[in-house]
Amino acid sequence: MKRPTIADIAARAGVSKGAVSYALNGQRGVSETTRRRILAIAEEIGFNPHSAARALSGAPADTIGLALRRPARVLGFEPFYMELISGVEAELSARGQALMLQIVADADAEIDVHRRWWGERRVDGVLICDLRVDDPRIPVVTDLRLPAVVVGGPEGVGDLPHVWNNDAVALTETVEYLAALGHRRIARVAGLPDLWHTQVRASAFEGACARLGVSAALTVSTDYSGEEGARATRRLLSGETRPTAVIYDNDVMAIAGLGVAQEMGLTVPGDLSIVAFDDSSLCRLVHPALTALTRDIPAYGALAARQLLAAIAGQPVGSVEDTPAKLAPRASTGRPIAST
Amino acid sequence: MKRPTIADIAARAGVSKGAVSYALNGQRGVSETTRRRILAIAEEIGFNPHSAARALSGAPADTIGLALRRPARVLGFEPFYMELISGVEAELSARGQALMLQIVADADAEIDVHRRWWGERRVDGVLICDLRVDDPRIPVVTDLRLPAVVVGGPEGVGDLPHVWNNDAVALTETVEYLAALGHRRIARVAGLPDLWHTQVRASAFEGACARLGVSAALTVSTDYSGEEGARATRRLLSGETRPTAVIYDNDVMAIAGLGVAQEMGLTVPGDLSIVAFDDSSLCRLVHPALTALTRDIPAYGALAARQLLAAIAGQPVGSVEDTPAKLAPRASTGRPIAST
DNA sequence: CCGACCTGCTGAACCGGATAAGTAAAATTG
DNA sequence: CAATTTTACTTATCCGGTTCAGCAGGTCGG
Repeated sequence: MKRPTIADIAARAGVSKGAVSYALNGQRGVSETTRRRILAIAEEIGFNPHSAARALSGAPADTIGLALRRPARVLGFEPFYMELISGVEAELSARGQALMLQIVADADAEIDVHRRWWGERRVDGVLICDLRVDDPRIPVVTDLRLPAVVVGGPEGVGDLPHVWNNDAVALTETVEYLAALGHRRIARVAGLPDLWHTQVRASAFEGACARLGVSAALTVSTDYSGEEGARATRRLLSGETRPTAVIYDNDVMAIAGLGVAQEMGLTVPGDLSIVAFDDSSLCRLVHPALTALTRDIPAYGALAARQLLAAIAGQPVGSVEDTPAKLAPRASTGRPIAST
Repeated sequence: MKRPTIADIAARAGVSKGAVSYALNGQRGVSETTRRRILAIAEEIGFNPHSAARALSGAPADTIGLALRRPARVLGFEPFYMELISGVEAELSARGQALMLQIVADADAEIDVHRRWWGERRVDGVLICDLRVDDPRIPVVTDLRLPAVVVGGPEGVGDLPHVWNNDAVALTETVEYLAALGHRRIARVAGLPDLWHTQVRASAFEGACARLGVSAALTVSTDYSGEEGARATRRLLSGETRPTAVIYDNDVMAIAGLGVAQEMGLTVPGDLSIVAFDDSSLCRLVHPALTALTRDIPAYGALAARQLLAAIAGQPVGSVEDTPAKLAPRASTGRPIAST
């Protein structure tokens, strides 16, 4: 099946290529009668303009790029990304934009992808997720003048527009809540330490603990996988002064942690209170349901996509703060049983 | 920052555009010295060929398309897709191919996306997931001669190449195992009924149950979400003759079902045995760990991607059967406690 | 009744590569 | 050493759109 071109339409309508182009793009330069005739023919033969030909004449690619640097293994069970992507997609598909997704292995490949996308004009702009400390992507996209929106911040983003939520507020609220319940030994199972938001959460955690007289404020780093979440929990619960509450940096690790607690014969929340950062529906479905820091991740993705499209359109976009995660108390948190 | 073109390179090297093109593409027609000079300049100024210009001259888009028709809500916590995508990506990025992802709302939009991708030459081929009964995408991509590989089958795929696993074998094995443990009332919490693999699993389930004398073989349909999995479980466990074992069509629902059983005070596996189809790491991390039908989904995606790339390259590809899911018995299945 | 202006179109240039055809010089052959 | 082939290029064309300049023919004002 040969793809129809405007030349085919022009031939059938008995006009020039130029006239067809004007007609299809709603430009003036053709009479209403001719326009309708041309549109009818286009419809009939199922015409779609060749995106490359358009792009060659300076049209945008109508595509945005998202490069993720996480091992496949982790991506599979991290609901965060898929939720983010579906939010991004919802916004994009409503505006006829496409998403180019690339999963990369390391920082070099990540930068390479951005350079290539720019050079090949494959994307009009990019979303930058998983902002790291001294993130090399920031200077690269800045230099290239590739429109970009960082999902994260507000620090470490250079002059790039960004959308962020205030994890410090969320974590402080959580520590205050746990302290109010009577917890004095609180641990934190953190994600990758070179991510900005891990640092933000860490300092908020430490600050709040110090302020509230939480003595043992342990932090263990992980790669967000359930396995490491389980291992970290086992280590914490096997220590001399085991914590009475643990805050996990994602829901997958929290669920794994719950499994470990049950396996070790501890009651939740009696012996151990559990809080998850991010709240996929699994948190509500396990037993006991997990107290979690809820945020609307698809909405977050949609917001980022909107900002990026605005930036691509040349509108001024700056820093946008999404609503911070809210603590949703459920059955996994309670007063610690007096002991020690 | 202006994007460099071959004309820029040609000017700096003092040769024609044609010579540059030959040099960059490793074609004969330039001396080794000139080639090296040109390549050095290209490297220095960070040249990347404009993908649109290439595509216009008949080059492939080096992109494959994947349109998913699932509500954002479901995609978020279905590890299956993200695992599949990361497997696809692993294969693609190793070969310099990109992935175009689109999430669509309904069947019309789905077909529209394929038509548009084809018309706009945005993709060289597509993967078709979630094969439905009388799937309208099959005739469309066949008519368009758009290279496609169906992830599913082997029935209902028309003449399209496809990769599939034999879910019937996996489900039969599971029912046999449960029957051998002594279960006589087995229920199944199924996924979307218009998906082909749901039908395949259903008839395998019914066949095996009939053959093995499993009397009550109830099936409840869901949308794969944890919520519906939990509701279905509640209904099943509240019925007059409650099942002693439930097979879930995905792991998310199985975990939700485990939560419901615990909430209702039933012991697992004493009062209720649970089997999950698909085995994300959560199955191993909840307590008790879930018996699951394991398959390597990233490998499945990679296989599909390889087949699609072969089809695009014009190689003959037909039907490929991936290894069926294997039953991994864990702590959630056991002999039923005698009762009734 | 003539020039100015608008309408509705055509023709051609252009975007940035790939590539076929042409050409001059160098290398090989008989 | 002339004839032929090969090498190393250049020039021109093409892909399928967009867009600008041009150009008839009609309308209007003075």
